[in-house]
Amino acid sequence: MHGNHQHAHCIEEAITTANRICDERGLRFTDLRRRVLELIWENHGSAKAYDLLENLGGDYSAKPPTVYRTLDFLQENGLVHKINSLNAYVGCSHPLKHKDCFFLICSACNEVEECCGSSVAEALRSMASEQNFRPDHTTLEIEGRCVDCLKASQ
Amino acid sequence: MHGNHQHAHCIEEAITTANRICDERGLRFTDLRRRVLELIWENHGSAKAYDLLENLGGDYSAKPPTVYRTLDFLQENGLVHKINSLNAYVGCSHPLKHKDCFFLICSACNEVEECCGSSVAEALRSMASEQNFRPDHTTLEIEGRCVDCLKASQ
DNA sequence: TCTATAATGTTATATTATTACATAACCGCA
DNA sequence: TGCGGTTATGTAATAATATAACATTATAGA
Ligand SMILES: [Zn+2]
Ligand SMILES: [Zn+2]
Ligand SMILES: [Zn+2]
Ligand SMILES: [Zn+2]
Repeated sequence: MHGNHQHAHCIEEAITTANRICDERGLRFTDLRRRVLELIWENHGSAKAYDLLENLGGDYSAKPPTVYRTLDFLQENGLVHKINSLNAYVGCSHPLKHKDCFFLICSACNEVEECCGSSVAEALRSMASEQNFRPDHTTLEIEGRCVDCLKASQ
Repeated sequence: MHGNHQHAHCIEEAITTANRICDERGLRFTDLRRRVLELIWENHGSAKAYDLLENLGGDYSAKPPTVYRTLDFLQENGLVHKINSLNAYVGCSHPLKHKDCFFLICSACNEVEECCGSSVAEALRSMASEQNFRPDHTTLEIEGRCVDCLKASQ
């Protein structure tokens, strides 16, 4: 992300995928929803609801419920995740193969990386089963420094 | 917790430990701080800041900064944790041996159990090192049903 | 076209948290 | 004991985040 990547691709792919998902599920990927998703994807950081609100200029004289409803829709359909420790929202990096995700949040560059599955999920599963706890939803957000920022600070 | 436990013990122990910790560290465990910690420990659920505020009746004509400052102090000293997914606060169940904790939150009875260490922490550590990410702080909050509520619903 | 439903607009308000500055309590020391 | 710096608390205002309730508009089918 830090590096030289063509971020327009990321946005475009996110929008295309969202469009396809909505089509498949008989949902409407409206202008507003597309626009909000684009704004969230403007970079690989997280977006705050009221910043989205501000940036929905032009045709959209948006007010809070507009944005929060749109965020709800996007979250319900796995296109966006809320980062509770930041009160902010990120685009889902792989809305199709979705399972046991967690987030690495760099406090230096503010990028958020969504990670999946693997041994962490397994450890969580077995911990829960030992405790006889039935998990419905897991919030796992790890704040620290990403590899690029660590390198840069050396 | 659900069961027949003498909850007064929990409160008392939490206060005693907090007192000791503050003593050892040259910190002042004031009336206000003690009172807020007691309120947080009134049960094994989580407490909202504005509920604490309301319940600080009597001598305390508390206003938001009073409570938030007190919560900050308690958090900084490991006596209380914030549950980000609930915007609420829980008493730390083991402020002395603190390391890699996470929370099991029952959506039926609202109790929050603080768990520690073990294989989950190990999995997180090795994941982070694979990703070359240096974690500073981890938010791990698992919402679901506790064993007692599962039994009760059968 | 008509109608039911889904989406968005609008106003108001609830909830959560912080800033900035004033006052009071406490502690070490003359 | 009284002084002076530091820490803690009080107070007023406001910022930041989120929802409730109801009105209007757009859409998809019959
Ligand atoms: Zn995702
Ligand atoms: Zn970074
Ligand atoms: Zn703890
Ligand atoms: Zn329970």
